[in-house]
Amino acid sequence: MDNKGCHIKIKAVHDAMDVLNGKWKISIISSICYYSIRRFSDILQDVGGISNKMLSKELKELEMNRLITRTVLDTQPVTVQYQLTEYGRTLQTIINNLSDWGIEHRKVIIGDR
Amino acid sequence: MDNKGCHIKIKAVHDAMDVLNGKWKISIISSICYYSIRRFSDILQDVGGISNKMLSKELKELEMNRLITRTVLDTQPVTVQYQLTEYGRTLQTIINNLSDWGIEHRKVIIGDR
DNA sequence: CGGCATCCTTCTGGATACTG
DNA sequence: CAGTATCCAGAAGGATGCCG
Repeated sequence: MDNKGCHIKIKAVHDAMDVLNGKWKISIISSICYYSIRRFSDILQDVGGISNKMLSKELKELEMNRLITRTVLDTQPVTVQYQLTEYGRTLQTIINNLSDWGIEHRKVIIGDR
Repeated sequence: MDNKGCHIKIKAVHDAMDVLNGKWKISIISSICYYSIRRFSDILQDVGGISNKMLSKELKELEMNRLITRTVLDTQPVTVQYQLTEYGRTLQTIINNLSDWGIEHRKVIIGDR
């Protein structure tokens, strides 16, 4: 690949990571992605270790970037559902790749010991 | 997908992100990935905004995770080259996907304005 | 050139309590 | 249930200088 092509691609990766930054964002997306529709407290469970404050903040950012939608159901008490937008679903390939890689990576780590 | 399958995949994504955490790690990998072989100061340029302290630290972590190798050439002054290991190259698919997504994402952002 | 050491500021994010 | 508010410790990370 020529020099210019490299830089364009590196920049593109950087652009992608701008949206997906943060310790938890990709895990959150994968939770919503795999369940298709997911509630706040469920995501809190799925993504082990995250605090409600952080989850709230990161969900808000994902919503602002139009990767997910937030739906409030008029129940008592309130229920809130999160789903990927059509745009958010364009991330599915990446999520699947990461998941596959994570599974292999775990084998490597265990094999190391 | 059943409940258990979801959790395994979400966990796997989390495992992958454990290695790829940090604001810069994926950009650094993509720089080395696209150039095949790359020097410290070059990566510093490729990844806009990173400080040498951070780059040094993150490279060390990537090396510890056996994703890259560090080679010191006996020149004056010293030259150091970084390359992906065979294992690191298993990330190429993900990098390419992120790059493609980043290019599309940029179009979306620009289209928004 | 490729770092490491130091200082210092900003940001991250946990714990806890509270609200509609 | 799904957050918000506050407090606060610790980590992240920039700037600068030094070194082989």
